[in-house]
Amino acid sequence: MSKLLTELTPTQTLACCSPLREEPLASDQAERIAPLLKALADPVRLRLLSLVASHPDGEACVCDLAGAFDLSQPTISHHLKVLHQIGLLDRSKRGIWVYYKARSTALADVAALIGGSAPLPDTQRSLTPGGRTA
Amino acid sequence: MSKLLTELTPTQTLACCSPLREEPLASDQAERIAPLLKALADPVRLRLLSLVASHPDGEACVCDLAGAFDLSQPTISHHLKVLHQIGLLDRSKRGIWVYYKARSTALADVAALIGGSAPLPDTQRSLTPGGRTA
DNA sequence: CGCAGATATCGATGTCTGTCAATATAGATC
DNA sequence: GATCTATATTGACAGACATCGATATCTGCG
Repeated sequence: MSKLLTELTPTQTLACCSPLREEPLASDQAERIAPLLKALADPVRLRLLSLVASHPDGEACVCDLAGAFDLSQPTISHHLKVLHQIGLLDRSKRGIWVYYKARSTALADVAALIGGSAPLPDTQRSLTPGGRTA
Repeated sequence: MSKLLTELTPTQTLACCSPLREEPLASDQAERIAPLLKALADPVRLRLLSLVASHPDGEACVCDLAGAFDLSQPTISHHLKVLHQIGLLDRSKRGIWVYYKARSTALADVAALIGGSAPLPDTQRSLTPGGRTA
């Protein structure tokens, strides 16, 4: 997990980009955003995300998710990891169970980038990577 | 709107789906939408789409696009084909040149699916994982 | 401690995808 | 028709990815 702090994560990059149709996307921005869309671009992960996000509190236990698929448990675990690592799902362990929670900010930012409706006001946008300036 | 799912293209499927966090995405819907996101989930295609969409009239000639990349002409042609076939770009040939035009409805539908139209719920707006209150 | 259940990691495998060089097609011009 | 330019298609190949079975890790319980 040794990542340079000076680099923006995919979700952080999103927050600072203009919508696709407003101005040409810079090369490095595209490189950072594409993995986020790639994480979304799988039918299983789309359903997982939707299942989690449409749960009460936007949160669901893995044990509730796995049953909805005809896939092995490691495969579900793998997909959840992908969504978590890219910043689309938060993970919290309580007792035996693991709960994933949809990060609606990230989803809203993706939508804003693609559709350009810009639902987030500027004050809500955090550009500071990891170490912040108080 | 009440066509059979088996007859819908990816972009048509989009138009009839609830946002991800409203209700669980059906399996067949996910299977149809994923390819669309997959088409978007490439840095080169993101930039191509952005370049086209941000052009005047949302339209651009291939000859204007290719120069922006350090890639071979067949590769650019391939990516444009992917975007066209999935329904994100319209194609028209005029004389020697080929123009691609962004289909903004398709992009808007993708955005609606991902972000939904509802406002962001409550507290979950901070991008920084660490600090916060308490 | 030892067991059982929930979830994650590992290693292997078959499939998909981005890229290129070579070539083909189409339109314009001579 | 010959030729030049713009774009598309083909075939090949390396790397990425989804999936699985086996196994490891973690946690609560008796």
